[in-house]
Amino acid sequence: MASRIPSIRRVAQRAGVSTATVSNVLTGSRPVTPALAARVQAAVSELGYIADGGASRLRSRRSAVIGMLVPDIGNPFFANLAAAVEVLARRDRFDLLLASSGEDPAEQCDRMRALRAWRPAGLIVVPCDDAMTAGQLARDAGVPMVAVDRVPATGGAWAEAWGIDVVAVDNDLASRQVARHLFDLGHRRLLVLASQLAIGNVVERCAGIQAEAAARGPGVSVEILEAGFGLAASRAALGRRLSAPLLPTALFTLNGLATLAALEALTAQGLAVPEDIALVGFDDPAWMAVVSPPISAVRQPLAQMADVAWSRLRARIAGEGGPAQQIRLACSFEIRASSGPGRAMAADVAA
Amino acid sequence: MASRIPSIRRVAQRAGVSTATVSNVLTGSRPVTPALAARVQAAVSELGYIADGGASRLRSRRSAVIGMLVPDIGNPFFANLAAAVEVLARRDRFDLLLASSGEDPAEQCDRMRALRAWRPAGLIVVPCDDAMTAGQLARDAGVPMVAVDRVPATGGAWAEAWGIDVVAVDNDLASRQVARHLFDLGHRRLLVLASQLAIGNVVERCAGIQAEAAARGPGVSVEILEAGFGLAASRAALGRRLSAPLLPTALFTLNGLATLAALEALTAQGLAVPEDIALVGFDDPAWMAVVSPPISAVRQPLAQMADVAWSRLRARIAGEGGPAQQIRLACSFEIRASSGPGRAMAADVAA
DNA sequence: CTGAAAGCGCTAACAT
DNA sequence: ATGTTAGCGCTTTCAG
Repeated sequence: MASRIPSIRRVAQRAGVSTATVSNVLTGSRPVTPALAARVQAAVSELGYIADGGASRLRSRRSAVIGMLVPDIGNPFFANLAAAVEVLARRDRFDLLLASSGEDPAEQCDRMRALRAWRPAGLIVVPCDDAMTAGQLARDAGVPMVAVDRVPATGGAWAEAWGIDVVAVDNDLASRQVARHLFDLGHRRLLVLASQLAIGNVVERCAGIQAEAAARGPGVSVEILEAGFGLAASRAALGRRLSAPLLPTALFTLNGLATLAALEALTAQGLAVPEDIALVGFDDPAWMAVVSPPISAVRQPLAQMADVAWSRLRARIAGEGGPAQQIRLACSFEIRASSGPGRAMAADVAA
Repeated sequence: MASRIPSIRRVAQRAGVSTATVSNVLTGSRPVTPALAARVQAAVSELGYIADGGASRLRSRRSAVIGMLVPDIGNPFFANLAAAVEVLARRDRFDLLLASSGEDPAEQCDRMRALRAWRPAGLIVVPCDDAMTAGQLARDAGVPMVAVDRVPATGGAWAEAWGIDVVAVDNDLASRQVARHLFDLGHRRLLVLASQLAIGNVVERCAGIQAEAAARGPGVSVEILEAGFGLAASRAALGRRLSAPLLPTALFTLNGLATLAALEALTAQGLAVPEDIALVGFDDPAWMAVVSPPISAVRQPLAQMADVAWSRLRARIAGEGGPAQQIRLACSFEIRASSGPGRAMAADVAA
């Protein structure tokens, strides 16, 4: 069967002009007499013609698509980041091709290949781990890339070595602020629920907490629980820890899913927030502010992250890049009712 | 500058074979001598060659991309639906091109055009309204399409008129079940918080509630509040209603965002759940089960929806479609602590 | 089993 | 200002 999708040739025939004229009317790359342009427009809308973006890119050598790779599109943080980037990209006439790696380095490579097969003008990537640096990234030379949120533990190496811009929050500072808040409230035993220490920003968050603890001297203790990804895994790990003796008086969950898992585990153990244990989360989805008790949380500047990432990428696409930068944005700390002095702590002070 | 991205020609030169042979090795469309195949593979990995998907599609007339359009990728329901579809599509070697319309019909048309410019093998669309039917959809002939979740109020017309498969939940039944539950608990004044009555499934949900109310006779009342999209709008509308006399004893929010808004508004008014007012939500994001009180909710069979939608689309792409179907899936109703008899209700019975 | 050559839909040179 | 032609990277005839 002949394809039902009209080509530029059919439009040209119907309008009685050449394909070049049709192209010129549609892209505006060269002036066309109003009368002809009108005939072309008429033919276009009669046929419902939409130019083939792939063919267009092939010939013009200009790509109008941005590839974006995130660890998990089901995670509200990444979903909202993608949504924000999409709006910005569309504004500049770029489509967004979105893929998720499922927090799996192997999948990440696979998706990266799939993304690159589309010859995007640029890439925005939230790496799922640091392993990405080695084989995969080096090959991406030729396509501008911005890494967001997850920063490799190797620090600014990416920016320097491969000319990749990095946009992230100041994890160290934000976490330190949370630790300070909790210690100031009188908490002495802080439990940190982390996903995986292989992730750069998790390391940074832990470092910030440890630094504050160190500044407080031997009176305070920090315990880090590495629970992996997934709700069930986090809940189980935390449940085990909360069944053991010497309960912490405060809990700091290092991502949105961990906070959810913590709420489940705490309820299961019959522990009240903040009376038995104070809770602070990194990431601040909307529901945290409306539940009881409202949960104290570190809010990442999502819109700003998207904005900066897109600005950098667009500049690089335009060839104006300059040297690669590592940009750090500040988080805000929303203090709510879930972090309070608590009763367990008072007893602790007496002991 | 010569493009840094290697073409099939460079691979062929390096391996000392023709481009046709490289293609045959990579796609497996025709057998190649092992020795040559090995040389090709070596050249491919040395150059980091990834075939240009656009050029490939252009020549082969086979597309390996699926377009998906949702109202709002920031909404966890759609994000998870997209994530589920992506996994299924990848399994069958299709990439997913995702776009969101921002609940705006004009944007929806725009995104639809952008999607079609990619010449996708098929489309999965969650329409943001019924207006889509008229101009936009009719033109999509030639590309298989499955509509998900939002069903036009015109009923099965889509399936019949344009050969578009429709996958949705049984909104009427699920809502009726919720209404029955609340009336059985003794509630007599039910307030329903809806986004927009222009949306088919909202109409269906309301109809289910009304049907159950009608079956109960004049003793029960149902009041429908149309608040539009967005957290702020819903919260404001509900806040106004809750400031007026004759408070409802039960509230049924028709989507996840509305539930969030309800929690905010109820807290602001100092109303306790479920003592002052019972709450049930349509949609069941993870957090609803772990907050206090846990919120009763209608859970949509997300994985199954993705599964059925993909199966239908894949069948159509393969040309095995058969007549278009309208498939309805059953929801489950998770009864939790937020829906109880309450104290306001007891007073009401006495009156 | 492999290579040469044509052509997918489009746009950029080159003509007019 | 418009038409003609060539060719983007790839796959698919068609020869051999």
